[in-house]
Formats: sequence, structure tokens, C-alpha cells
Amino acid sequence: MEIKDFFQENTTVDFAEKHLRGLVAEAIKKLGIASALDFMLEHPAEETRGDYAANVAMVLARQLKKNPLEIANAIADKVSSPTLIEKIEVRAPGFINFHLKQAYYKKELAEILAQKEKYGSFELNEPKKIMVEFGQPNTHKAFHIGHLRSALSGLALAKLFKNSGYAVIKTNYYGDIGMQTSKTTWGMAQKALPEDFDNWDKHKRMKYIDDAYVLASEKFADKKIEIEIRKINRDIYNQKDTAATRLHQKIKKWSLEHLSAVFADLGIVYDKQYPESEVSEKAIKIVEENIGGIFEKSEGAIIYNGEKDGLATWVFRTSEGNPTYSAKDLALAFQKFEDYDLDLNITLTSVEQTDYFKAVIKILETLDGKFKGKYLHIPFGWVLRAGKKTASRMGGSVKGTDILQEAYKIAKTKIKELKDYNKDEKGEISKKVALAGLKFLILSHEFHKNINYNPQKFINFEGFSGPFILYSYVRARSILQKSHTKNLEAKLPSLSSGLKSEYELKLLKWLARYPQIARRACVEVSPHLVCNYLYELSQRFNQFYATCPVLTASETDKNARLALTAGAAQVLKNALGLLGIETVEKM
RNA sequence: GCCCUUGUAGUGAAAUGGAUAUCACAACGGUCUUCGGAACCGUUAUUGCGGGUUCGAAUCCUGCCGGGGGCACCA
Repeated sequence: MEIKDFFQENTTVDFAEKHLRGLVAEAIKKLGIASALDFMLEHPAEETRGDYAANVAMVLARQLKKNPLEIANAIADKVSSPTLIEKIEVRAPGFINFHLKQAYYKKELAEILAQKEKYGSFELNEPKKIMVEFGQPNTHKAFHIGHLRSALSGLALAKLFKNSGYAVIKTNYYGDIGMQTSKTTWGMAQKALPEDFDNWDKHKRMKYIDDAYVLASEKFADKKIEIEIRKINRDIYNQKDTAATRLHQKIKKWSLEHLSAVFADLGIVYDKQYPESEVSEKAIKIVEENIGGIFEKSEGAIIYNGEKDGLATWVFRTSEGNPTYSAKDLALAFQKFEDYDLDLNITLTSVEQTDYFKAVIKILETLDGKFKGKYLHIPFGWVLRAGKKTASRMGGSVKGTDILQEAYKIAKTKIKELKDYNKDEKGEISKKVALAGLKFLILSHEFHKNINYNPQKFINFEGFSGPFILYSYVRARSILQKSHTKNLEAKLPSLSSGLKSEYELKLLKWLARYPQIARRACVEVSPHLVCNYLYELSQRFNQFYATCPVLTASETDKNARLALTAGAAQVLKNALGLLGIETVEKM
């Protein structure tokens, strides 16, 4: 199943689009051409052509064997809507272009000011439950740039689903057991801990731990050391009490302190946390109970032979008797559905696990019909450096905390000296601006595509960037503050004669597109659509700002422009919220 | 080898099968006695190659070429 199937209903939320579609369908009926027809109603790229364009005549041209222009004209003649449509134009090769009345957009602006933070969000009568699993760090390895992408993408998806009216459960499934944690434990045991290690800064501590992992990964090639590490691994799985397993627990505690600080910094609050260690017993049970059915023994291990399903072969229990990640993913799925009775689970991981999850899902659906169409995997692309994957076992990964620090530092230098913000304000502002930059950058890429990480260019504060959006918001807010407006509703009557210039209208019309964008970004799992929308919105606001003075304008213009400014600020804030980006009042 | 994915200005990206393929960065030039210049306006340059489907293809199909990833005890 694909996720689109889950969101089949109400994918069009744009009132004008629905309305026009209905009018066109009616016109076709009147002409006796066709009863039902699939056609596009879109926004022309060139705005002067109109607000909406229908390609229906071109779709019909072939089956009717008629000139599309003729058909378009015939249809256009039959369409009328005195309240909504200003004029209809037919253009080659057969587009029917609709120009809407400005009053429609002005009404929409009033709607924004009335609904405020609710504008562009939807409610469902019986909200379906969606779990989003994302983040998935390892406790015994540093949180790196890939985790950062996972965390930020997952947060955005959770916000998008929630905005569309679904009940969302944000879940973290973290790796606190398995070979990589045993490697780290062995590495840490190689030298005495620094005396005051427990009091170290949690991020500095984590770097030290990560170094131990890198060391162990290097030494793992040595057969003798591999045996030592495997022993530690077995002891951890069997919950033995040894010096190594106690150290393993300590490292876990330090790591979790580091991780919860990172997630807090990113603005992520999980509803549920699943440690990998807590599903491993159940994992073994599931595998053993299904030998002969789904699983088979092979070379001492228990495997799933995917050949018959056109998939690869995966190991579920090692010849040492430990459950692998694959087995644990099965147990996790059962646990999730037991805990929450889900309508949909979405597991977010990087693209490398795509084929693997095909097998997991196939197995789950075979094990229990309740998973049918309800367990989905969505992959996101790599963050590459110089076009190559960075391996954390080589110590080459880019640490999440380093990126945050770097972004934070740059943001701080951008705050103009003449702004006499106090130290706390400066700190808070630069943190929010830096996060806006990072979140926007990562989310503005298509979900499944790779991102090239370039330290020099990665954190951008100009042009197509998070801070640019925030800056536009700050400008809008600044005008509103200075106007001392108490009651925006009172400004609304001025709308009917105000907002005539090009840039005012461009901004006004763009605001009305927000609900449809928010819905599309949800259905298509595409936060980058929100980024594109936001950037265009900010640009239009800045053009308006540069050409239309608000506070010094005539009373009518001033009132209308204040309403427009307030609408822009509101939609900027709502759309930023979908990306998990907080606004600032000054910067 | 098999499978998945990707290829768009110098660089990084966008574009529901639609009309003249957008942006940003970089380079060059302009706007201002700032409702906050992290801004606005302008100039230059782009769909890997070959077939096909379609009224219409960056987008769908297909072949080739290049990048990334996966394919047994690691997550």
C-alpha cells in the first residue's frame, strides 16, 4: 500500500477549486458531452492568465475529434457564477482561464483573521490514529547528521498529519542493545574513565563515548577482540550481571542525557519511547514460533527466505541465538498496535532500509491480518559529504550537536550590534533563528532525495532560507506593533475599496492558497511544498513592504494594508508551525 | 550480477503531464534622508544521451551512460 491510499478523502480543500470544478462539470453535462470526466484545475504559472485554468477541453478533444478551442469556448459559454467569477478567457491550445473577483480573496483574508492559528487546519469527526516513528538514535553512538534529518523530517510529518486532523503519536525507537552497543562498551573498557567523567558536559561525554565506538570498530577485525565483543553482546542479551554489562548500562544513561538534551533543543517531544532492549525477548519468541512457516533454519541461524516473494534473504536470529534488528522490528510492530490500536504506522528511516522494510512488512502482514495496509515505511535520503556517505564507524560522521553549535554561532553574529537586546534575548533569538535555518534547509529538499552537506553553504541565512522567512515575519509584526491596532476586525470594511496595487493583490491571492498547500503536503508527505510556499509568501510580502507604505498611507489604505499585513503574519506563522519552526518577534 | 533510487544554469535546489522551466548562492549593476537592508529591482546561464506514448514530457514507458544505496548473522 502507498500512503496516498490512506488519505483518499478530502484531498481538495480549496473552496474556489471545488466550486469551479463543479461549474465546469455542470457545463459539460448541459452540453451533453460527457457525464464524468477527469480533468485538471490548476493555477496558471503565469498569473496574468488568471487564477485557475481548466484543461478539460484538451482532454475531450481526442474523444470528440474536435478542435479543443471550439470545445473550450462552448464550455466557457455555459459557465456562469456572478458571485465568484470576474471573467473567463479561452486561450490556445484550449485552456479555460478563470479570473476570480477580488472580493473572494478579501473574504478569505477576513477568514484568516477570524480563524487565526486554526486557519489552514482541518478537523475530522473520528480522527484516525497515526504513529510516526522517527529519530531512532543509538544510545552508544553519537547523534549524527542523518539522525538530525530523521528527527526534523519526522517532526514535520507529525505536524502535517495533526494539522490535517489526525491523532498523531510521535515515537522514538532507540537502539540500546546489539553489536554496536557492545562494541562501544568494549571500547570504553579499554582505558580508565577520566576521574570526573560523570560531571563532564553531556555532549563532550558523548564524543568520548563515540570515540570508543570508533576504536572498537577498528579493532573488530582482530579475531580475538571480536570474540571478546561477542561475549559482551551475549551477556547483555542474557541480562547477566558483569562489569561489562554494568558499564553498558552506565553508557546508556549518559547517552540518554545527551539525547534528551538534543531532542529538547530541536523542539521534539515524544509521546512514546521504545528501547530496543525491551522488545528483544518478544522478538525471539515470534521468530521461534514461526519456524517452518515464515522462517527457516539455515547455517545455524533462523532466516526469512524472501526469494518466493521476490525479496532478499534476511537473518532474524543469529547462530549465537540473539535476535537481529529484523526480529526486533516485528516485535516492535506488535507492541505498537497493542499499545495504541493504530490505524496507521509510519516508520521513517534512511533509504538504505527500503528493501529491508519490504520484507518486514510482508512478514507482518502474513503473521497477522491487522497489519494489512497499516504498516508503512517511508524513506528519506542521505545527507552526503562530497557526494559520499559518511560512516560513523570510521569517525567520519558529522555530529548533530556540532551542526547546531555552528548554526547558533553564525546566527549570533548576524544580530546587528546596534540592537540593544540583552544577553538572554540574544541567546534565545539566535537559537531560534539557527534552528529555523537548519529545519528549513533540511525540509526544503524532496523527502527521498540525497542532500549534499557542505559546511560552508549548509547554513544559509539569506535568500531561500529559514531566517529570511522569519525576517519577513518580524517585519510584519513590527508594523502591527507600531500601529497599536486593538481590533483588526474594525479594519475589514476598508478592504472593499483598498488593496488595488499589483503587489497588494499578489500577496492577497497567495494567502488563500495556504490551506490547499497544507493539505497537499500532508497527503504527499512533502514538507518541502510548505517551504516553497513560505518562500514565495515571504517574497510577496517583502515586495508589498517595499512598495506599499502602511502606517503613513491614507486611512482607507492603511486599514486595508494592516489587515493584509496581519493576514500575512498569521499565515507565515501557521505554515512555519507545520515545519516545527517557531517564530520570533525581533531578530 | 540482481533490485531500488537519482541525473535540471558555475554551485545547491524547485516545478499536480500543461502555456515562455522557476528560485537561491556566486558574478556584475541598480534602489534607500529604512513602517527593521537578514530587504527590494535588474543582467548572464540549465532539463545526461537516444527512442517511444501524448494535443502537450524535466515529469510517464524503454535502451544506453554517470552518481548513490541494498542484497546472511551489523542497525
